[in-house]
Amino acid sequence: MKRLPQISEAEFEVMKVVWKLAPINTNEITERLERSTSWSPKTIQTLIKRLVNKGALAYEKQGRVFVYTPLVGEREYLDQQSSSFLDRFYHGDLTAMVSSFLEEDRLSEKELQELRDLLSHSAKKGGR
Amino acid sequence: MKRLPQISEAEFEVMKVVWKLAPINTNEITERLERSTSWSPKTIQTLIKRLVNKGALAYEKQGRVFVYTPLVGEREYLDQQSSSFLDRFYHGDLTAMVSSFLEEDRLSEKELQELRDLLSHSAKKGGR
DNA sequence: AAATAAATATTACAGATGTAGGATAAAGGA
DNA sequence: TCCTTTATCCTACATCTGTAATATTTATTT
Repeated sequence: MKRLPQISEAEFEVMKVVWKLAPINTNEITERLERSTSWSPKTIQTLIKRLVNKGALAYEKQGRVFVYTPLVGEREYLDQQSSSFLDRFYHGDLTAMVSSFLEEDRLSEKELQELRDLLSHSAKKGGR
Repeated sequence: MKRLPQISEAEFEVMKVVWKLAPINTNEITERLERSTSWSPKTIQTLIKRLVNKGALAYEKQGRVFVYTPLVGEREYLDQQSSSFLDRFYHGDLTAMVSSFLEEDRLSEKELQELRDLLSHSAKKGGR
């Protein structure tokens, strides 16, 4: 399994846009992020550049414009972050995390039920 | 709810020692961390100092020595980190995280069973 | 009280991150 | 072809982190 690049929090916002809309160019990314953040286009440009340097994004020139695609999969990244979070705070044990949430009454009855359903339906493989 | 100070990864290692052993002095913290890390005592001292500056630790002089206690609760910190992780990656939804783990077959049959038990036993309050 | 030993405090420095501004290159229009 | 526009590249700078080294203070032992 390849080593994923280190993606900062601000950079992650850029990645989310690219994951959703790739192939996408600088202006489109900028436009999107200006809606959801208060960053200047310059800042966004810097973040994109850093992601390219880090190997998280690839680009292709189209005339004067650069069009980006992700080199790091969203799923892959999410999984890696989840593992690292669980390792750091719950000895890598998801059950411990859920248990902790239960103890603290941080789950509504509705969520509890959702979880139960989820787990019972996953009897064992069998997809569809 | 008060704002918790920002605690870095290395600082977190120090916090874990203090949470477990407080009240505890510099030498004891250092001794502990030298077992589990490869940091020099100077480095550990710096981390402790920063935690004091950030308001994560309090100290009391005992002769020439400082004895530390946490100002941030372990539980409190863990909860805050969990929330912030879930918000960032799963729209704040623990169920979504569990669901994601299921889809990716990241849970053993044993873990699945543990989770089911956990959830069924938590019928509603009742602790004892 | 002076010297010594042991703690704490101050300083250092590189890399990552947030947050841009200014410089440059290249595409398109006059 | 030359100028203008606009996209990309380089530079900047403060703060946070990792990782210490050096300096200063203070307790303890002669």
